[in-house]
Amino acid sequence: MNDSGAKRVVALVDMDCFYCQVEVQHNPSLTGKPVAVVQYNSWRGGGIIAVNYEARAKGVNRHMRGDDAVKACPDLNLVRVKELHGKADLSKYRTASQKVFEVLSEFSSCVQRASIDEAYVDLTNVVNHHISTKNNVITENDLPNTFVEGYSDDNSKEDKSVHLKSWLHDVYNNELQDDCFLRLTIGAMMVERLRKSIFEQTGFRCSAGIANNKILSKLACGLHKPNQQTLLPPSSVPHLFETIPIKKIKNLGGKLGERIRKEFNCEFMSDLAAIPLNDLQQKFNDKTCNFLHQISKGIDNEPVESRLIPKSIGSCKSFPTGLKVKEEIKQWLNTLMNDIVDKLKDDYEANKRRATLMTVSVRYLDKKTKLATSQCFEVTTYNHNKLLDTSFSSLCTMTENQKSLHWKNPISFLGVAIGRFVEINAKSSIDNYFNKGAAKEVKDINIQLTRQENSKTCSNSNSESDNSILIEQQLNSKTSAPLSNQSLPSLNYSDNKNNKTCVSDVQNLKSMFAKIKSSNHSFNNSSSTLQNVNSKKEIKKQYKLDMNSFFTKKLEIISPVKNQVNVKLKTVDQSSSASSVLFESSDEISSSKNVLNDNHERTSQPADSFFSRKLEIVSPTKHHNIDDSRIESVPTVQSSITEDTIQCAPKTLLCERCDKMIDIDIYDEHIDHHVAIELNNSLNVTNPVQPLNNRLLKSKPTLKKKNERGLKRKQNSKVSSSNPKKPCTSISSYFKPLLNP
DNA sequence: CATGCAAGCAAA
DNA sequence: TTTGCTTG
Repeated sequence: MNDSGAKRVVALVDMDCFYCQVEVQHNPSLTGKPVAVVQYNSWRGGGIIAVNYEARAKGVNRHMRGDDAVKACPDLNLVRVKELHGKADLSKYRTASQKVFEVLSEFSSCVQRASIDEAYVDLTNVVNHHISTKNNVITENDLPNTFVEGYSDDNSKEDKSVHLKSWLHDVYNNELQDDCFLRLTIGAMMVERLRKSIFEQTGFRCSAGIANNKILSKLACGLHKPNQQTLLPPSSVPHLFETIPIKKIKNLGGKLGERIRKEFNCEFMSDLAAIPLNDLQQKFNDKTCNFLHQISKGIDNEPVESRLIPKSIGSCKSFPTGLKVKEEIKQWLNTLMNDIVDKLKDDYEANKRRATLMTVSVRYLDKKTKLATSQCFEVTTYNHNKLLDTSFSSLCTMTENQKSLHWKNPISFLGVAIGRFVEINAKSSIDNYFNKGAAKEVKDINIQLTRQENSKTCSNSNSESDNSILIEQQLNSKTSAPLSNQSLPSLNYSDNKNNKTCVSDVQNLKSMFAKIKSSNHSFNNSSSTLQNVNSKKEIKKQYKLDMNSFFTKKLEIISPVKNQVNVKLKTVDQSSSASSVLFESSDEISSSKNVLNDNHERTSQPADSFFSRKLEIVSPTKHHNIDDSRIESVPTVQSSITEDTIQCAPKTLLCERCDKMIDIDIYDEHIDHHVAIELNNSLNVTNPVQPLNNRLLKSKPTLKKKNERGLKRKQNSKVSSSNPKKPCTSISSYFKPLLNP
């Protein structure tokens, strides 16, 4: 579809100073008063993230600090955003926003979330349907809050009425316009209803723009605010563009817009429209030229995607003064991860999907390395500790000064984002999800041992059987058929009725791992990732080979079928199975709690330590209250090689598990010994994530998908939900025992 | 010390 | 895959 034929009807709905509205709704005594929302008010009154119109009238703007705003407007009501995990908690606004989007969805099946308070709505189909089935006579009474750009230049009411009449006259009498005007007008009428409906159902007011495409609707929306809407007919665009600065157009508000302004010495969109295509081509690539040329004429073919939920979920924090101390960095990463896991839980419940990619970003204070660097990883679990573990290792790799207690370059920014979601529906449980992934991967091993705690069924059991155990082991060879639950030789020890695991089965597993323990293969845990990069790679490589051969052998013991093994103890009902396997959280959290509660020395002792004090401020919530003892319980963040050992005794390494100095020549075996014992004790082993760029095996699906993506972009067609699902290709590069000290 | 945080997209 | 840009 393009703009020359049947034109679309696109609306952009923008909530007016949304955070303020939400706050006023929560505290109605603020109604009609100047309100601003701030986050973190400790430094100069905090940063303002929203200002209502009453406060704007008194000179408050978003770039002020809280203190300045109060100076400008002494009766300003500053609302501070609740904090969670030491970060501003915007979940209140997210929830409110979802309600708004639900209302939008009643009007069109094609609604695109553009931000927390903005959405595009493609009304083309609804309008067309209206035209073919309903009365098409629109009067000014149908458009009480509508301005038509080019017709209503003034805000006075009489004038507005006059100009609406003038517009409607054109709608029905200007034959040159085919039905484009009519369709936009019907669209505007629908948006009037839509906005009314939003107000009635949520209590929030919004503004809107109605035009033939996204960029114009967005531009139009800003022309009359708040609580109003603007129709921008294409015929009014050339005149309007004479007064619209280039930087006001979406995508031209930054460097590109500035470059255009300088290169061509032009200020307004009409100037841009006057530049010959040839001249543009001297300066910009084809794609940019095309975009600029089109948009200068008001043409924009970007489709409205049908998507109401975010494609990625992240958490980040800046540190203007810089973080230098390793423990502190670890703490903040922990905090971010808590934040993310919470969001992921909500997302999982709401959207029945799970993320498969995590990106860790860091920026340094020092200006030379101003740019953020990032690494991404395959994600196979939402378990906090495991994600934290991997992200911290990644951070260490990126900084390459992991050996010291103090980072060489203070960190000014930390961020973690999770995305590349895949759907989980009832038929495709997590089990299948893992199976599919394994099926695609050659010679891949995926082992997941998860201790689960089911409070309902376990309340009257002893602690041993409280921990139901779910084990999945998958081993594929090149020739193996795709795995499915049905085809797998599986040992199912579960008792559906009681949902209870026999102790004897646990014993069986223990003995199984006792066998593993007795192997003389080298078990490098991921502390190896904290060694220097080269040796890390070597070790991983070596280890991977070992593991492959090892399991090929050992699995024969477990199952008569070589290639496919699925051992499962305990049946959990599908839904709870999915989420608990994903998060593995209840057990993790409770075990962390136990660490804290059972060790009073530890909990009371660090009261004077910097970190525990900090955490009291940062994370009042109990299950997020992680002091340094919690950090110590995180398995692989810990380096086997401390700064001291490196500097003082390069030929020995400190084994942090027993605090002994171990000769480097026998270090692997020593660790092996610990690992085996811990395996046997904990029965808690996973391989949550692995740096993609370190993967030894490149999976074909990855490459294929890349190409498909490129194609999709070129075709400018729908994405996201229709994307081929990339199965989770879980690769064990290393074996991570989870320590429960 | 000082907008901060969140998210999407596309070039490199 | 990583980085940069853009927006709200």
